[in-house]
Amino acid sequence: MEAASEVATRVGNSKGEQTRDRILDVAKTLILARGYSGTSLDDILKASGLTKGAFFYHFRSKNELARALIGKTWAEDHRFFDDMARRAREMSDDPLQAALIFLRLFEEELEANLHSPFSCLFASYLYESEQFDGETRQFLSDGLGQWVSIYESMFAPIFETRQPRIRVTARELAQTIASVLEGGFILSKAQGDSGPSIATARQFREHLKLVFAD
Amino acid sequence: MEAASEVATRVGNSKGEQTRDRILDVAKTLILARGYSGTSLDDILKASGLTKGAFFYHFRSKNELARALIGKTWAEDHRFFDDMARRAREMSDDPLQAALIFLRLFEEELEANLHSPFSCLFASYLYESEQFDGETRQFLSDGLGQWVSIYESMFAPIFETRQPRIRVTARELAQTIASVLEGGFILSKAQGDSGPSIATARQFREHLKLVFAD
DNA sequence: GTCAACTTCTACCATTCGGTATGTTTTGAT
DNA sequence: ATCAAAACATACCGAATGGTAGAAGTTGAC
Repeated sequence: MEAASEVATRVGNSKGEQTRDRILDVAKTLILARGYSGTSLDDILKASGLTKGAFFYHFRSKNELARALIGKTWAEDHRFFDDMARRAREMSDDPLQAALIFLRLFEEELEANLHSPFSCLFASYLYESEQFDGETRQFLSDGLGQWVSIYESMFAPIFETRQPRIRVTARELAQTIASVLEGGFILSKAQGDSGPSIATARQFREHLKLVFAD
Repeated sequence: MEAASEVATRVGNSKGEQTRDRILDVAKTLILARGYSGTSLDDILKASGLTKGAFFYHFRSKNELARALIGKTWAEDHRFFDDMARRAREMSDDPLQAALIFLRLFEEELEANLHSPFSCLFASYLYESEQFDGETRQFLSDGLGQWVSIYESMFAPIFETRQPRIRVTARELAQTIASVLEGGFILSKAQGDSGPSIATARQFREHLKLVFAD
């Protein structure tokens, strides 16, 4: 509410779009703490100070909210990733160094957001995937798959100039960093502390160094 | 039902205990696919061919079912782990080799259970933790924490005879393997394939080798 | 066979759920 | 100022939810 007015969002910043975003934001917070099925519409509306009329004006059903939310989250995370990857590439032309810098930037973000929920909406959805329609379920598979592919395209160039000390592919490295981050969130959630997320991310960075050490 | 009669369970194999276990088993399967809130009592009873009367005779509430289920799961997983760790230690006196063998045994289990759900009930609960009472929530924190400690005690002896090539503690290694497994489950769930779980587990084993390579 | 404890079923309840119908307010272009 | 579209509120609905009460069936010891 306070910062939203300053930001010149691309398309449509009308009153309606604002409350739609508000619903999505509130829903995300609640869902990450209570799960999708565990979050009722009344919960969302009570937390956002709205009513049923407002909700069903912006969303056809609760399931459509779920779809919109995972889509928005994916887009946001993607922008976040692209920005960091770009910054990393600007700092070094060497693919290995760029990847290491990227990982370091990621750690810094984890360290900065000490109070964040440390959650992944994809993981949240996947652990109750039968709640969603086919379209959303497909998006879950594709979305995480694309994440792995994105990491893969970050690691692949390294193999052109160096050879790993162990038998490993760029895709396997990509799967591992994705797993490490997902798992780190879970450990941090359990412990109520960002420590595990940071420690495991750093651990993977060291792993990457070891794999491609001279 | 078929195998249960052969197994001489420790305490109480009366009719009541059997249906209680049945409820727990059915509930676990459903919860891992639909989430806790997304699984109604009627779902569980329909799938197990029982009725409300039977359920509330064995459990005081749905929340108590959740508590009993996570407790039972923890005990089962713990036995599973202990058995594999013991087998690994029998194969080698060297702590590093024993750990590597353990990890390999784990991979073999993943490869064998190609059709299993690849899920962790702890992770499932944690992504809707607000649904549970304080006692269960505490168990979630402690349970995962203990897992990390168990892995830590497996890695700690390695440090007595070798020194790592990177700056890392036994606890950090423990957190990393826990994260890798948790994250691997999520990737496998998304992809509907055990591949990621296996690949990332193998990756950690290679990591351990690299860290303590001569 | 009897009886008491154990185990399960049936019928019901209050509340909450997602969703609808319709009314009221707000907005912005003219 | 006017008016239509956009945005939101109110009141309600049928179904599903977790849970309760008490009857009915089962079991095994005596």
